[in-house]
Amino acid sequence: MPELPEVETTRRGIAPHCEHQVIARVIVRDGRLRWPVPDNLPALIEGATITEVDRRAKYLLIRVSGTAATGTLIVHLGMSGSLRVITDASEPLIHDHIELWLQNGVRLRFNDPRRFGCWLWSETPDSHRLLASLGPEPLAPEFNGALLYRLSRGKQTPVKSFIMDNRIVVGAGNIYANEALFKAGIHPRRAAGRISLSRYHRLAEAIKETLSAAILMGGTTLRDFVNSDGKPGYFAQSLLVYGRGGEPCRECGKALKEIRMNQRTTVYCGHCQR
DNA sequence: ACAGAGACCTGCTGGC
DNA sequence: TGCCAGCAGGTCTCTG
Repeated sequence: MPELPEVETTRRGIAPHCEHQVIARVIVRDGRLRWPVPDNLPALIEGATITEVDRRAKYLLIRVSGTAATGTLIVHLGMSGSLRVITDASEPLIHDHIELWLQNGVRLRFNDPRRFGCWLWSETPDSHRLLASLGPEPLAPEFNGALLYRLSRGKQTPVKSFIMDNRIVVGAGNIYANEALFKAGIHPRRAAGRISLSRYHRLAEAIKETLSAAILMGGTTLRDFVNSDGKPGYFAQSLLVYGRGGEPCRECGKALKEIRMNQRTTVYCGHCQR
């Protein structure tokens, strides 16, 4: 379930429990994630202090400062990962791959059935290959319609692929790309280079609105999630098109269409989106 | 340089 | 009831 709002919700949930805490113990039960978890990770960060939990795109950046090393844990939740705060001593379950035990008794527990996530270590994260060429954050002022317009000139690629490209803007995952295109009234297959500036203004606003609304709703489930367990479904009720193929468009009532683009389910209204 | 497909994994659902 | 194909919120990497 990790799209950008989920990752931000996770960041806000774990930060107060981890920041300024000493890492007492690191347990890697299964380090076979998207890339292998570094073997020396426990040696590097045990005894060190977590100074801050940041986010860039869908990466959580856990800043660590210690005598052995000072650097950043680059954590991605992949398709199925979750990071939870455990305050009791409950036994780990299947797919609980990594745990950080903090000196305040809290355990940070990483679960990821599909193992598409990652835990990497970098002392120079700004220039790390995963982070170096990312586009702007969608909620930052520098992301706007003018930017989309400028970067899209001459591009034949469908606008949905264009806004899901992390070099253009980060955080527009499949769900939110579908939602934002519907809100902006733009057909997902339209060539990115053939969309006007004013329509890109609408699209940029739609991306910002959709993501910030979801972050707000994620915030409401923060408590559940901290106490473990945390399964939302919270934003699902307000989805306009995603998961609603064949059902009536909330604007015009015509049946929503469902197609595959780049192996991803794409839902749109053939009447409202041009 | 670009666009699209393949790859990485496990778990769940729906159709036969 | 049981089995299997197909699909799932991501994104790097390869191919043409």
